[in-house]
Amino acid sequence: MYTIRDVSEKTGLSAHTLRYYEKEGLLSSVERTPGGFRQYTDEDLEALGLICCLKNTGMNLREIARFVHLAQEGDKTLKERVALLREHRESVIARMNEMREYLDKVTRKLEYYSEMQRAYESAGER
Amino acid sequence: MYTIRDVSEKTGLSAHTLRYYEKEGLLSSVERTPGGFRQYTDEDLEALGLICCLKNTGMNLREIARFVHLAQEGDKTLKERVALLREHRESVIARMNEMREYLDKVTRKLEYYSEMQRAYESAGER
DNA sequence: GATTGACTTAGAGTAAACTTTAAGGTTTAT
DNA sequence: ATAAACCTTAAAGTTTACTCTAAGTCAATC
Repeated sequence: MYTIRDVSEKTGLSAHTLRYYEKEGLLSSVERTPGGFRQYTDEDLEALGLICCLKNTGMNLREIARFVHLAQEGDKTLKERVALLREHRESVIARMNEMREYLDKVTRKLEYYSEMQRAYESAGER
Repeated sequence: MYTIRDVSEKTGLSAHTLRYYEKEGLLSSVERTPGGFRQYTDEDLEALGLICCLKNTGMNLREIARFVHLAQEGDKTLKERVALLREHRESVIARMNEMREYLDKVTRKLEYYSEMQRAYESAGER
């Protein structure tokens, strides 16, 4: 069992953000101590791992919440979850290909600038 | 010479966004007709190409504006611009590597789910 | 020359994802 | 037993990047 602070340190998400995620339905039914403090389990940590993974590949919180809700409904939503993940995967791959192209353009610009800079500096030396 | 509408169509940015970018200093001194309408040149289009490229690789508008301002100051800022682009390039590469790892995780999750789904469906057939 | 449609501005509004605040209850260490 | 640290909630505030609105000006066509 982990406190919100433990989980914050493990995940890199702030305690504020963890509460916010719970409120938004990204994390379901976190246990509480008799005093009302959150007690996270290993399963919660694992769920957070997937949440971060989806978030960091560009899925928005609403979609993540939808995914989590499907998971709660059990095996009958497996097909839908697979479809959702597959679609997300495709969009991430597309995004990465797009970025690769843009990166090439940045690289070319950089080479052009480096060349200009060399010319400028050697002109200054004279 | 292009109208704001032409440029909107060519770049995929809305006319609103083009005006906004200009206001934020991303695009400098767009020419006007006697009546006050914007007239974009080919150089403006090229500058917008670089802006979109930087934006689509995750640079925020403030940094892009800074880059544009440096470019306006001429050759003496070449070194700084090279440094800025180089740093950006590194961060894009890091981002892509990170995404690749997250994508692998999504892929593994997807494979696991697909397997579960197959098992679930074959159980349903019985 | 009047109508229509595109353009102008300043400024308000929006969405997403936090982040902070205020007011108060709980645990732990001294 | 009391202070310090940590937790609770609801709700307001922030940031980024737009997006829309209102009121008016300009250009092209009938």
